[in-house]
Amino acid sequence: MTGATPSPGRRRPRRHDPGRRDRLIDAALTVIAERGVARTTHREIARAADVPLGSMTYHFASLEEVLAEAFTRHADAVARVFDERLAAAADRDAAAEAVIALVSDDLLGSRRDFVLSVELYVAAARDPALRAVTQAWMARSRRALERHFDPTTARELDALIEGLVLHSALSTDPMTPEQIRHAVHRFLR
Amino acid sequence: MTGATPSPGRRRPRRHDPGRRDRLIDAALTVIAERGVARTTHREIARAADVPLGSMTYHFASLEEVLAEAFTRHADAVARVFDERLAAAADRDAAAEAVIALVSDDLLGSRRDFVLSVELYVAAARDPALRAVTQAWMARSRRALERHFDPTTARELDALIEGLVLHSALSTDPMTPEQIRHAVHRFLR
DNA sequence: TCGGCATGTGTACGCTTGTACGTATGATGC
DNA sequence: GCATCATACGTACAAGCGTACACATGCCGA
Repeated sequence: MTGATPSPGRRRPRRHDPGRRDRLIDAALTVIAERGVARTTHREIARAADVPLGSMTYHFASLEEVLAEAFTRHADAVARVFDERLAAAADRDAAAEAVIALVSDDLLGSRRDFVLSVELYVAAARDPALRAVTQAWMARSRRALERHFDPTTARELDALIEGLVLHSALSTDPMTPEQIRHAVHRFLR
Repeated sequence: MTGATPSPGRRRPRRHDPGRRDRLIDAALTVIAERGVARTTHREIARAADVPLGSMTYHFASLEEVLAEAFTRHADAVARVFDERLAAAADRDAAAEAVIALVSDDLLGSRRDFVLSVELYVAAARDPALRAVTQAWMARSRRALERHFDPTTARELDALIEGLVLHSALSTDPMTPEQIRHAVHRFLR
């Protein structure tokens, strides 16, 4: 109907491309981290993945679908690291150190992950599907903590971690690993 | 140049309107809370304030300026409540109770304030001007806590509060005031 | 009283957006 | 070989955007 004029202009070399959908989701995460959900568009994602615009509507029914899949992937990736680090801890003391390392290295170390997380919280506050993603993520973190701490402690510690990361990331002077350690040990003492 | 055709259509009754700028900023906060920064537009704000579109460009140089002023106002309002409640506390125990009440009533009680805060964090992660607003707000909260607690405790407690509010607000089962009290007292014990 | 000018209003413009869709292509089963 | 069809591509379109700006209005100082 609206059709297309064949146009002999520049041809793209890439045709067969399995896994393109996956790369588009990763590209979406990159765009969200760099420009924010507000400025994340089909065109921007396509550009980041070096793929034509038409590819977006072929692989995803809507922009919302792309965002949902991207945030799900982000939450899974962060939760997996959390799981692994805590699973490797032999006892409660080691678990406390794992938490400290997690906050210092992974959470505070990656601006990208921090931005993606906060973007997810905002989106989750408004979209029930994304709220479910966030809740599943938090539940998984708590379960990981419950390997070493009782449920109440796990929940409170999880919240403390969140607050430490958030305040530190937005602060003029970020917390040092020693300050993180102090706060965690004070809470667990 | 682009001009306007006079058009005798519907006239608005409202002309002289001091304080309109203020109302626009409040309307902006309402729109941000309801639809998110991503969907906050000149037209949407104007509609919320029942004011013509042209009024936006008269009072503000750009949409960014509106957002910055709106977030500044939000942060000030929340910080003021924080200040007042803590200033009214006579001793350390009363201060702890004030914190618990703050979290339970004000922070967890108002979905609007929660959403606005998270939206600000996202915006602050990308815009230096808004980061300054956020940092001033956090500094003020900390100073309020330092009326009753040493600086390290104040900083850590501030982070704990943030984490409790965030996790609770996004959770399927929000924390009860008793659970908040438990967490705060555990930390301050 | 009255004129100047700050304030308020309506609309046009250029641009970007999400999405739809006709066409091209090449991997795969026969 | 070759027909089929999932996949890939390019482009059109309506809607909505931020912003600019010509014109209207009425407050206030002289």
